[in-house]
Amino acid sequence: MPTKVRSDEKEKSKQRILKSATKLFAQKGFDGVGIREICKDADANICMISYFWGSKEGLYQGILDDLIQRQTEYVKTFLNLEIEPETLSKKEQINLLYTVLDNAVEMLYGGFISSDLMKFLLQEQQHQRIELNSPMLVYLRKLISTIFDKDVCDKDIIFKLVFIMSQINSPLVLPAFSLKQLNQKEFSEQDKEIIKTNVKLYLQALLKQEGIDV
Amino acid sequence: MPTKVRSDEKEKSKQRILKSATKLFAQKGFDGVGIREICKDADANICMISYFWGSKEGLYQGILDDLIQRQTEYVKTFLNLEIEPETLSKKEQINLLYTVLDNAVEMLYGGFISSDLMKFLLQEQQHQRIELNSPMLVYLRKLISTIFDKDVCDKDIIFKLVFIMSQINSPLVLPAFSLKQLNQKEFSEQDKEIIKTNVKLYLQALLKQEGIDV
DNA sequence: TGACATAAATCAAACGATTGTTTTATAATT
DNA sequence: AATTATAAAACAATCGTTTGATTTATGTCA
Repeated sequence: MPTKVRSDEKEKSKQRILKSATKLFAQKGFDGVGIREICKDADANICMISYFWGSKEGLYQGILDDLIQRQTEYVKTFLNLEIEPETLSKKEQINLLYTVLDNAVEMLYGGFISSDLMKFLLQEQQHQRIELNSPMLVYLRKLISTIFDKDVCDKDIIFKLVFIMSQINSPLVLPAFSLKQLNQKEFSEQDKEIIKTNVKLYLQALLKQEGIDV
Repeated sequence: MPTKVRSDEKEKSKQRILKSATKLFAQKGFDGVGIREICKDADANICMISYFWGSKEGLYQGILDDLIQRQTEYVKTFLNLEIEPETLSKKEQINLLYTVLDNAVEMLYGGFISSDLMKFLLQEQQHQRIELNSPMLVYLRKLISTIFDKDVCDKDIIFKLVFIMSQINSPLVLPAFSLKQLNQKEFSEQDKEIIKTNVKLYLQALLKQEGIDV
């Protein structure tokens, strides 16, 4: 049976490794960091990765699992994705869309999911090692297709989803254009508001173009 | 003195390696591909990389040099970045902005620069191994700051630049949301038009918000 | 309570495989 | 014959992983 004090220490060092790994993976990519560097940063022995997760690939999965859990938790707390968009009025649908997107910004920039974690995830998605089909994204797609009265697989809907999500992700994905240029280490409350306002501006333009009242 | 026939063969195999390397770097990242894999794909011996570029890092620079050259060439042919935005009327400034952005789309999706190359570049920029300060981007920033009558280092200008560029890049950077979902291998003429139209829609919304006439 | 046994957590060292690079030898063109 | 392009093999360094030994906290029995 595991002891109490040592078990706490174990958990702490496990979290330290997760944190260091996420940071370094985000900075240099999965293949760009060795486990020695990770463990040095986390002040742990290299064997701990095998001990905890079996392998470096396992650590990778561990990080992903952590993200999925956090996101699920966030959605459960702040959103209700059970609502069928079709049962709402157009105005309600649009307000719901604003709410979901506001929450997406909050999730990414509000500290609920670390920037490192999100950067890592978007990177990995680009390498097609993983597929990003989070419940929130799936719901967004359905919601947008309902509002614009088109099929979810319609080219227009997919592009709209890409354009909208890119506006939310881009300050995170293109740090050379944003954080670095802004001479900041992280995003502020003010930055969050800029992103939220911008998404709304873009959405309103979209709606107006399609002749949908707001 | 170098012979003629063999020299041609040499150049061909050099180009084959560049092409394979670009493709694989874009797919798996710089550290995710070994030179053996690259040379196998390019049907060349591994020593050729040292022979041509000195090292794997040198090959990387070779690819970057290739990009810079292509972009410079494109800009020279299709754009005139010598025009001082301040000397133009507001309407001319805005039309110029549309032209530059249309050309950016054309450059990225029109085959002038391969998608692989651009994906690789955006990736590397994220890893902060390189800085993306192309003449076109620098000019865009100046143009936007002139139109919105703000300093180029203003937070608003930087965010606007990020939001605009992300709309152009995003279908390339988030393939899981676009190409794959569209069941396409590459982007069509129609896709280009969608992207161009979308950028214009967004810009018009931006201008209207700031009370600038169009 | 104090000595011992047990199991878990951590360490340093070494493993074979793979990395980028270099060397040496061969083939081909002028 | 001379030079250049290609091939195969070997190089040291680093990779992720495993091993065996050591430290540490807890439970048990005298």
